[in-house]
Amino acid sequence: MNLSPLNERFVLHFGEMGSRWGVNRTVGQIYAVLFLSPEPMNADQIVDALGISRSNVSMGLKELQSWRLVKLIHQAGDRRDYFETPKDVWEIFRTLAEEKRKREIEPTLTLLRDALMETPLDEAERHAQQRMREMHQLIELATGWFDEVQRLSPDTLENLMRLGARVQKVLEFASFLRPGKDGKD
Amino acid sequence: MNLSPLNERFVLHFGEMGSRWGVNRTVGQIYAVLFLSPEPMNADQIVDALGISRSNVSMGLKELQSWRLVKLIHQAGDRRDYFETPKDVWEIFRTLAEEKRKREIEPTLTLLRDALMETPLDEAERHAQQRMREMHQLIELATGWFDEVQRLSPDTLENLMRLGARVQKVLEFASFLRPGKDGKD
DNA sequence: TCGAATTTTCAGAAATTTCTGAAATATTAA
DNA sequence: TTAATATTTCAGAAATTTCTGAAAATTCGA
Repeated sequence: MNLSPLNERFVLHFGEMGSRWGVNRTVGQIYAVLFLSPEPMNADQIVDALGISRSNVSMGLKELQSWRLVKLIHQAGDRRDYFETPKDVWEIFRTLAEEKRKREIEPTLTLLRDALMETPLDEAERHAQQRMREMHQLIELATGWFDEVQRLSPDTLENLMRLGARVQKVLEFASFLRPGKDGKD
Repeated sequence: MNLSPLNERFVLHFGEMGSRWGVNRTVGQIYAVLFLSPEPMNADQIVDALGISRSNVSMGLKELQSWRLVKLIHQAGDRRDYFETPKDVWEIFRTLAEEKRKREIEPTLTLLRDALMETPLDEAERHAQQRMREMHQLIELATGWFDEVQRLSPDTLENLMRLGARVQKVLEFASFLRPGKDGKD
């Protein structure tokens, strides 16, 4: 691996984390290298940095593009493909959330909706459906909320997060806004 | 697999999803079976339901316990260990978030903090550190906020989520609460 | 159109992860 | 205690995933 010690540790760590996030080690490493790089990199530069095969890099980049975590760009007067990661970490966070949603949440919601349409055959199925209903409600609520939050501008979003300990206080106002619906505490 | 068609589809789906969440298929399936079951189950019942080996079930249950996603309980007059999943889906969500944090976020923060302590040797390292700093800030902000939200009661939390489209409006009040610090929009 | 440069594909090899059965260990009722 | 019951461990087998090199496909300047 052809990286400074500082970068190497980061890249190795992201390799490990990658596997926990549903991509393989190499894909995590390619992302990490691009994330740290001051300039876009082409595939051969990544091969050189990580010491893996050219074809592996090609497949990894495909995967990262499908996650919209890297962008393909061209340099003037150079036929090769260059890649970079979006600069804004907020944007990255958002993209990741959207993709996770598309790949994990939506299929689960579809499954749950289908299951809830069926007529339970016995007491066990009735109970199973009740559990699925609870899960469905939780996911709908959480993702619906996430949608709303995501619709905010990055500034507003950062703002919201910085509120921190004030959430409680804000909720008091919120309940004031909608008398009779929430306002439990 | 010894399950009603309704339950089988759910269990298979959770097997697939499990692998995307850092546990293997079997672990996901064991969790799903327990989640749907009206009563706690012992290991042999799980073997029967899923058609996998006893030892595999034993290992899977260990893993799920380490995630605090299943609880070990005992039935009066029965030596065998029984398992169940926590009833409240909110609690499950919270537990999962805590464990993910401990296993993924904290190690990453530690790595980033260490890297940021080092003196950059050249321009490339200076840039890499700057990227790491941005990532560090984002994670600190997001998890700090998550901590605050998590401290709320489940009722309040549900409340907060139901606010949905009101977040924008609430923020106006929030900025009013802290004049001069936020209030950008 | 040709051909050099570049990227992608894919079959099989290599590595890793998961799973099993058998043996070891632990628990408890009698 | 002992013996029956229950759980865990773990080495090797099986399955799956990842990786590579070679070949195929694509792109584009001349």
